[in-house]
Amino acid sequence: MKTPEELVARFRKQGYKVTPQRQLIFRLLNGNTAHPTAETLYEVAAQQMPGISLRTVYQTLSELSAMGEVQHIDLGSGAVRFDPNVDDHHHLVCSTCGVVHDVYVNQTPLHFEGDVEGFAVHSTRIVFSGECARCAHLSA
Amino acid sequence: MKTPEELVARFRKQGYKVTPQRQLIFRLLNGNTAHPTAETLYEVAAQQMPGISLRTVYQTLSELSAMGEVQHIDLGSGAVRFDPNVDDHHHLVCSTCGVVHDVYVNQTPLHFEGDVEGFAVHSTRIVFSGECARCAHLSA
DNA sequence: TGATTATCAACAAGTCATGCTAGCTAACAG
DNA sequence: CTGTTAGCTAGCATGACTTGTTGATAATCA
Repeated sequence: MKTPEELVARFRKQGYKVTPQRQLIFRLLNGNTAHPTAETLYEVAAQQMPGISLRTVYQTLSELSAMGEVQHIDLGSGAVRFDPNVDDHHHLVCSTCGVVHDVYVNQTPLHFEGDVEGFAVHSTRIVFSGECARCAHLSA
Repeated sequence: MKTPEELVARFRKQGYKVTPQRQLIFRLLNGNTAHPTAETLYEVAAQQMPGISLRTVYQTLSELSAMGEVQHIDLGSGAVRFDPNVDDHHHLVCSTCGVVHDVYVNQTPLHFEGDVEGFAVHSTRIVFSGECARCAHLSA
């Protein structure tokens, strides 16, 4: 994701207004590795800006996602998560605590076998599930 | 997935009753490569057994899923899909028509890099997205 | 300043999935 | 064959997540 300053410029250029709410969300996402949901991002935002609405958070996230500045990740765990890391990367999810980490896989493109002729692959998403070190330690 | 006959035996052994509704669902899933949602499976079932309820379809699919006879697949496209193929396989999804194919990847386990120490990977899910031959042909 | 757009609040809707009730029916054990 | 039990259906409700709408207010930016 671009820096908050770059996003401000980009929003202005596209005719979007640069409001304090949007700027707050830019800052909260910048360097954020927590893969927040709209809801959790809203909770943090509301602490810094009481009165901000969940609707606005959803709205701004949609805009950022449409602009390709954040990645939309659906891990099948209910809510969609947002990732400011838009590199070509994949995810590691702890089944116990739900924490999500970004990981990089070098073996791509992957080869596969199956009854599929002429399919043009545009993207590959890989999700590794398991137990993180912290959870393994706590349950031991 | 086991054959309908084997499932009947398994259900009986577990104290579940073998009803015509359940047997119908067993048959509809047997060898099914369409990755149906509960809803689409219900539609087909209702043609053969008018009066069957969507609730019963969901219920039976949950039972089969809990018994490990079908795989629960969430492609982030709304509804959960069910796959009677319980081998270690992955999915190829056409972004245009939504068709899902089973594929096998030989390069597993995959290696990844990232800021993750001591994570124990239990499973890997890979989803390839792109355009199937039919859609490529239609749009050309 | 003035036009446009964003925001907020409140409410609604939609999708997917599941829970609950009540009454009827059917499966299975003995 | 019969009683017990489980499953089925219909209908209604709930819950999570997300988006749409409306109308009033406020802020942005040219």
